[in-house]
Amino acid sequence: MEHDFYRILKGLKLKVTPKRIAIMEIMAAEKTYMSPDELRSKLKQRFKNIGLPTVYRNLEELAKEGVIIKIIHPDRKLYYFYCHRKEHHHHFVCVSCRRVEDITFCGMEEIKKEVEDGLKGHMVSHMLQVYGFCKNCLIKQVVSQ
Amino acid sequence: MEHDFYRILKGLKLKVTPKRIAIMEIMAAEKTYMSPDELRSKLKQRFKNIGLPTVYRNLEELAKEGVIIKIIHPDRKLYYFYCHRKEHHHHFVCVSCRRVEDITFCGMEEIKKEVEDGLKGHMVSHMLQVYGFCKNCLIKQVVSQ
DNA sequence: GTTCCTGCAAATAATTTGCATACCT
DNA sequence: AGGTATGCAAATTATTTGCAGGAAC
Repeated sequence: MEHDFYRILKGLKLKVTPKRIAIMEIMAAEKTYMSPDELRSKLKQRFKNIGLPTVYRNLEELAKEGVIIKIIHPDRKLYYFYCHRKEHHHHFVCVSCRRVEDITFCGMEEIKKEVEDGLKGHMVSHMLQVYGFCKNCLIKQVVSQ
Repeated sequence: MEHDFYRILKGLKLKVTPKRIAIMEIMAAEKTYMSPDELRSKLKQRFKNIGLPTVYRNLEELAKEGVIIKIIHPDRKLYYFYCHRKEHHHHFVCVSCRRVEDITFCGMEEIKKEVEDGLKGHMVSHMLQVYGFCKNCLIKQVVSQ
């Protein structure tokens, strides 16, 4: 497992430091997206002095390389999520616990057609995020009533 | 036209001030989304002293009432856009000139099915934005080559 | 040895807030 | 009159940057 992260970093020509490995470990184990500050809290359990800039810089680096993704959140703060699935897909985000799950369907062919045939433009990319309550939070809601 | 804005503000129980009318006029005439600061620049042509907080407060108020929409942009700054179409739809945003055009197709029924049947969750909302080059910017690209 | 990484302190910049005054109704 | 809107100055806060020392290669 750790060996994987080692190889990923090598492949990206990034130096293999204990903090980078830890960041990838924590991110990969997490099912919810995280803010840099939350990640730092978790890292502090292993490294007493870890600076917030280090966390920001590493997350950004990993996101640039496509190892993790940057979440666009309505509160306009930075959040990141380690994405195991490599094929094109989208995310369902639980508005209660922030758990992220994959959505495989993507109706973008139709939309691309609308843009290129209808608007005579050229579609380059798209961003889709779906919000709601995950299975667990639905159960909790029912139980607490 | 100005009468429309007057009635909209009345309907929202907001006071009708010259600046509010001007903000709505400028927003409605604009085909591209705008930052509070850009809007202020335009407003300065009519009002020599107009504070940025006023612009922020008014845009937020109008967005809360659904008169304009807040754009979620990857740069995490605030942008707003006056939306003429009231039915559910999405936006195609030109990455070159920021012109916004409507997209009517929305494959969300399928995604809702995937969330509710597959993930056993409950879908509440979704956010879709499509990026690319609009017709005009495509032409400019060809011409300038 | 050289280059990249990290921590600290300080800078940045968009957005928000407090408050006194001015304006709508 | 009474409440809301506005301008100004100041506060807030997430994020970024500079730089000196430390770690990886």
